[in-house]
Amino acid sequence: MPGRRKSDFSLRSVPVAMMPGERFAEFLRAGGKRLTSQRRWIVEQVFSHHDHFDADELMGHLAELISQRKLSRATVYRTLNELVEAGLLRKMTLGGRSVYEHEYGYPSHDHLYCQSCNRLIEFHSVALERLRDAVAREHDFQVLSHRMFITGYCAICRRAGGE
Amino acid sequence: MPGRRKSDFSLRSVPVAMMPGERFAEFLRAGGKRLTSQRRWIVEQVFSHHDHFDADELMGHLAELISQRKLSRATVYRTLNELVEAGLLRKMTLGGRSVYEHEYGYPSHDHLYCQSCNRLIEFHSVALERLRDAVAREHDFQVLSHRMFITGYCAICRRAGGE
DNA sequence: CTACTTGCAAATCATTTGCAGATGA
DNA sequence: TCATCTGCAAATGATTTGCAAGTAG
Repeated sequence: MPGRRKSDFSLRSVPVAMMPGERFAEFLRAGGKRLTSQRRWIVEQVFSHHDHFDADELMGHLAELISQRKLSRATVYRTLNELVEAGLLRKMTLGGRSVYEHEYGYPSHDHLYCQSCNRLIEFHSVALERLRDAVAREHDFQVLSHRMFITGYCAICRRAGGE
Repeated sequence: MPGRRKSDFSLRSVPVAMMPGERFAEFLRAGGKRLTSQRRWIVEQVFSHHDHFDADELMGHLAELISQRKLSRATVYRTLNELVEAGLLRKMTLGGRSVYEHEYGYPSHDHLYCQSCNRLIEFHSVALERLRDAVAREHDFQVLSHRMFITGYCAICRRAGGE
């Protein structure tokens, strides 16, 4: 049963019917938008590995194309927004800048943020989701999504001493 | 917010040794900073009632002083930062802008955010804190703080139909 | 063809900062 | 006194947008 809706939080891994690139192409087609090489380069880079990144880091990986003037800063920002609209990326704000991560094809999760090394560590907790729903029920609140963010020091930095 | 369980109710107010104003004066003194009338006006306005606000809303309340040029935009921003440093206010980011709320003299809590009316509803859950600590322990992570943010539709907007 | 896209540069927007005059301790 | 403030205006920095030229369908 492919093609799950994005409000499904219950699975450790999410089966997907299409690769991110196809899925994006579909999104564009549906909106009368075009599949350009710029958009293709960006999607390819973004989904080449799973981690958190901001616009600048992404542009760092695309530096070649940018310096050749085949891709511009503006287009990167525009495409990032489209990827979020398309449900392929999730955007969060961390220290003033926007940070993105894969949303499509990955299970939902929350984060531990190490204040020392700035690492984001993912975790998933069914109990947290249950708790969220219980709180929402108590307030007659209809949940669309949630975000749990725990700040502190990660195992590595703790061992590295101090702080 | 009446009508809650005892366990929650007992945490609704936190006894403090000083009023926010005194506490801020203390903070300033300790840092060799001065208690000016501008800082006094801002603290007084900020703690005159408990709610969430951003820099612009605050300046709306201080419009009189600002138009008389006894207080400037820059000073409001500078003082807001000092209040956060002093531990009197907590800052969060919501839709690109900074939103503040009382931290001193107020129990810790998390938020339900209504996407329709933009209201922030506070809640406190001991179970959430326990869960947070359990997750952290599992990752050998030292917790400093956390933030849980649930997005959706509040009771009022749900009743009012649709979006 | 031609409507959607792009690169470029200029524009935003909230927030910050440099400076010279003002002021609290 | 005099180091710390303040208002002002200009500077930031990330992100967005207007526009004329480029290009997918």
